[in-house]
Amino acid sequence: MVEFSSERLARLTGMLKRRGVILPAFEIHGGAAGLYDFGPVGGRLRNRVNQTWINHWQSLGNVVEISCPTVTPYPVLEASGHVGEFSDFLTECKKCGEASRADHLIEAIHPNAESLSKDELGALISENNPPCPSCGESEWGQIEAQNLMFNTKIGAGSSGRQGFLRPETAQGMFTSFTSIYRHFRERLPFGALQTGKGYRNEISPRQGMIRLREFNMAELEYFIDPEVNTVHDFSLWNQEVTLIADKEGEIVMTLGDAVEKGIIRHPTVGYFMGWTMDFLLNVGINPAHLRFRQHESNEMAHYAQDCWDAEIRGSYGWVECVGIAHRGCYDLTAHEEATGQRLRAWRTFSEPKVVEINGWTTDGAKAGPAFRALAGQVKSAVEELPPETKFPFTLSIGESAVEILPEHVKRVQRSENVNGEWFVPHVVEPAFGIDRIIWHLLDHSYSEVEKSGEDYTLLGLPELIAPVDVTVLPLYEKDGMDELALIIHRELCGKKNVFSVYDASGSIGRRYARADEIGVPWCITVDHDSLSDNSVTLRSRDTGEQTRVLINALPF
RNA sequence: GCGGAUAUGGUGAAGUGGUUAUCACCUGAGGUUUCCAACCUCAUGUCGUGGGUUCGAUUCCCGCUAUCCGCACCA
Repeated sequence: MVEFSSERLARLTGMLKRRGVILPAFEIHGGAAGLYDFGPVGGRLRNRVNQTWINHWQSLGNVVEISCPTVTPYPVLEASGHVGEFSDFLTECKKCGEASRADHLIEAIHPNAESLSKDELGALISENNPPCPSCGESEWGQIEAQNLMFNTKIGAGSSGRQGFLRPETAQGMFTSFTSIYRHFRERLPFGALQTGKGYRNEISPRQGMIRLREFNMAELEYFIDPEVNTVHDFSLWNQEVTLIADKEGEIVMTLGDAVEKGIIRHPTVGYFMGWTMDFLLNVGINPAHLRFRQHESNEMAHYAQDCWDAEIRGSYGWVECVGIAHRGCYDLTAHEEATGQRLRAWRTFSEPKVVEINGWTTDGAKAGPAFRALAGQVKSAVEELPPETKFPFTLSIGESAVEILPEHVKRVQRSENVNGEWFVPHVVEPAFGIDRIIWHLLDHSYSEVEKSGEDYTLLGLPELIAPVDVTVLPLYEKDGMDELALIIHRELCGKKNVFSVYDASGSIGRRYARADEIGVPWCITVDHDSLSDNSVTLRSRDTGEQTRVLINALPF
């Protein structure tokens, strides 16, 4: 079992920097907090984890990949709620200068302080004078809004529109909903995913790759009909999982049981938790350091109905790396309301519904001239009247009373067949922080052992995501061994999905050690015999075992 | 954002108000070596950044940036 410690963490980050996996960005200019580079080894690692994620979710069979801009106009994020929700309202204690979040100060006074506006917060604070958590005094300054999104301007000068760098990729899936809906021939359920950069202007980035200002996200928006009882196959996951449920606390059970008992409130959320677990284990997360935690109702993001985080334990403790949120109809409704565009799916009833329409409406030709500006309101009011209403009838509309005469109205009585209805699909969203996952799989894969009395480090990465698949090593760089090794190396590099590294410097043992340190699963060694019999040594990283293989029978 | 500490080759460390800043590992070249960080020779590469004090600053002072630790915050 890995023991996480700050000393091990220092050695691990040192190795990652030295070997070009992850490094602080722009370091020659002094660096920038919360920004990291993936180096010559990390670049491919990131790409492979990313691609593995895409492949994994596309294997659901009804999921497409899209790619949307990171630069996003203001109204999009206003509609989504980010402009409001991503602002923290801060106020400073006049005595000690400590900045506190205004909503936290009045948490005890107001049950839902987070939802309050700046003015409401200000009023409550001056009424109640909450004490400063740091010095105990109760004198507060102005409340300032601090937005966690990066501002930008789309277009130059005064004609530029305000925009933001996106704080999540999800909004692109919602704003493209109709196109995706058409792609799937207007049949639910379906999903759209994208991977890409997201940006949050963190007040204080900490803990290396854990909190970044620019980060790799991978999100799936899966659209479902809330009235269909989806049946998922939970027999895929027989193993018990650690769950920290909102009410029950820490429990250990299978995902299927948790869904059945209603602890996981929607089966698709549970199913995606399983799918998420498969992905995490495939890329090298240690299941002993994985758990799912349900958000308490009061910590749920503004859009969510139920939310489970996959948390991974590593050198920084338990860290949320995936959020699986049931967002309900929140997002599509929000964009619908902001734009007036229909973002809905059509649900055909199993049998057409016969709707009896029995009541009154206005006769436009008479009622229009009679009521003028009020005609519209009169019409709606009349249509609400029961069929037995007698006219003349006095309606009160706003302040005024209006007399409706028989000539103003028409009787309506008919039956209509309704074949279906438009509804706003619900969304289940698995959202992954790719950088956090990469950090943890490195953290879990990194092991320090002793080999012949020396410290030896090894990265036990799964072959699926190893940044280098194989290194080719001439035993000595002479007698043609180097030429043969180069030929093999180039041929391997030309193969689909294979990346080989040629390494000829240092003793063979040193080169094996170098390969192990960055988790290369296989080494091919060209020796004197190779020159005559076309065979090479294939060495496994994990077992150290060597087998003799013909060059044209190499498993790559 | 606040408080404290820190910043020396790629990595980890030592050191100094005085002119060629030290060591180990790493890296590169050559030699040696018939498969797990061996050895020999040689070589490359450093005082975060801007300003101040000073005849002279890597060293002292100040600002900035970054890192670490606490507070706060957090998907």
